[in-house]
Amino acid sequence: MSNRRVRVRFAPSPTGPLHIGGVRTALYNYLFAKQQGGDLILRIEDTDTKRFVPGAEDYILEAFRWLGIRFNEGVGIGGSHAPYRQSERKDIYIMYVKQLLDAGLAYYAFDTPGELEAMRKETPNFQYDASTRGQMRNSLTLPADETRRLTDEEGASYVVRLLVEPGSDVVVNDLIRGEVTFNSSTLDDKALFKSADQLPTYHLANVVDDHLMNITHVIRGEEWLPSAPLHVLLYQSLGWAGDMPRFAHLPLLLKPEGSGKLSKRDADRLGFPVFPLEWKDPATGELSVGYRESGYLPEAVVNFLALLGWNPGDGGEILSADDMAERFDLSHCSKSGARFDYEKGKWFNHQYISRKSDKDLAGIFLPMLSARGIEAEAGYVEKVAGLVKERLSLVNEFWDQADFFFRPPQVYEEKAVRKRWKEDSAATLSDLAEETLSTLPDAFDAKETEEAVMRWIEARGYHMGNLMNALRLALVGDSKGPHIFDITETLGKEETLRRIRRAIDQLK
RNA sequence: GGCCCAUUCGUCUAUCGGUUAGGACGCAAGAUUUUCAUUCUUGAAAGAGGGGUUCGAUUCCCCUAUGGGCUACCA
Repeated sequence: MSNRRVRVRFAPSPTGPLHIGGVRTALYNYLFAKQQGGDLILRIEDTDTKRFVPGAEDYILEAFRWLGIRFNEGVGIGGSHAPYRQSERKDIYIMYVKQLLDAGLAYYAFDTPGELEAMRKETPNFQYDASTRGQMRNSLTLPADETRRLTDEEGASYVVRLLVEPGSDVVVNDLIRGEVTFNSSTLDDKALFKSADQLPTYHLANVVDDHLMNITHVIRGEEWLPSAPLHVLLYQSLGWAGDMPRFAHLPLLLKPEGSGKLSKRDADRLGFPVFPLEWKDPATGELSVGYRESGYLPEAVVNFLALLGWNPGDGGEILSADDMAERFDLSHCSKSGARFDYEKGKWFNHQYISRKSDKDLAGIFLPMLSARGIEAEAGYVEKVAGLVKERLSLVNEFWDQADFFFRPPQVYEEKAVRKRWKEDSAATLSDLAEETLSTLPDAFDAKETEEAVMRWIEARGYHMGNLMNALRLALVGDSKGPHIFDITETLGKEETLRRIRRAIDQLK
């Protein structure tokens, strides 16, 4: 098993939008595969017909496309181990259920849900296991012909359970946690095959598929650790113990405050997304916000998420997927749950926006502008992007920070006016426009303009701060924005003069 | 209740027996700036508690406490 090509999988259930915790699990699988030069497989675990949500699978595919997490095989891609949707693999599971039954390692159980519920109510700590299976209705307690009658009858209703032998230690060797030992007496005879929809449960399907798909490492959330010994037992029962995959159980993502794991409700309450993409619930019509729509860059989301539970150990924080894959190490993943810190996520995004090229940013801003009915030149937007990018945490803040580059001030902010518009502002600005700005060359170069204006202010003896602040107010409408002469250059001579005259006119 | 996992600044974390316990986010102060941000500098801030093992424990072991997960014919 040591020389097998590394193959890992991410296996979501199409029960709704992909949760950010799931994204992180997928990401760790991706980084690990990338580092090992192995394969990443996308398998859809749709064995719960009751919880199936239409559209969820497409959502998952699109989310990974946006995030840049690429799969080598699976749903939406294809591959030599198809089908990758568990609902399309029924016959395979049935074959292995039969194998277990024939070997006496599993048995039929005919107890109805009602009977089981009653047992759980009556018996404290009831568990379907060696201590109780003798009192239940199953192929172990019923005569053979009765069992045959029940399984062969029309519309037969039964589950198949794994026969767990009590009294032995089951060791799960975990790449993150080391050896975790469970006593088989504490395990129950888990249902492997459901009567309700004639499909296997997660436990059986997962083991069968991982084996058949040659999975070498199972990297999944910590919520699976308690059922890991059951999976080990299944590998043994199916005769696959020799090439059982290695396990790695990742710590969970916790609420930013309070207790419990991160949920959609926290997101709503605290005002941040827990889904990569916006999602509209097809049943209720309820809309959930996504990172993409909130103004995040996928690289930032990936970077931030990766560092929640893992770090390269050298203090490096801003890391590309390649950087991370190069240094990724499961044994250096933390063992405890990580609280989700949205503020830090925003900081990551800010870093990524600042480092992105003006051209790439313009590509993002252009559609945002046209959504507002503004058709700007790409070169112009690029220039603006360069001036404002360090001021953004989210790309959605662009309009807020740069609207004045695309239209004259709609209002002159009252607070700014009170503070920045002095008695003589109209007069001095008028002088500035007529005596200096209008005499400058049309190129209106920022540096030249600045020098000319400085000389002129000195010669005239005006108060620089007052004049500059008033000028900013005239151009921007508020006390904000980049360096003032970068603004004048970008707006151009004509527009700059127009705005000055307009402000004088409106503010007196 | 049972089983399992975990526990270093408010948060994410480094440390793999010997450190003034380091970094980052956030926070505070200062600097820069003609605005607001950015940026830069500085600062406050941590080994859950108790036992061991050891010359020496944040680090190894045990107990307790606390937090988390699982306990379905859901994944």
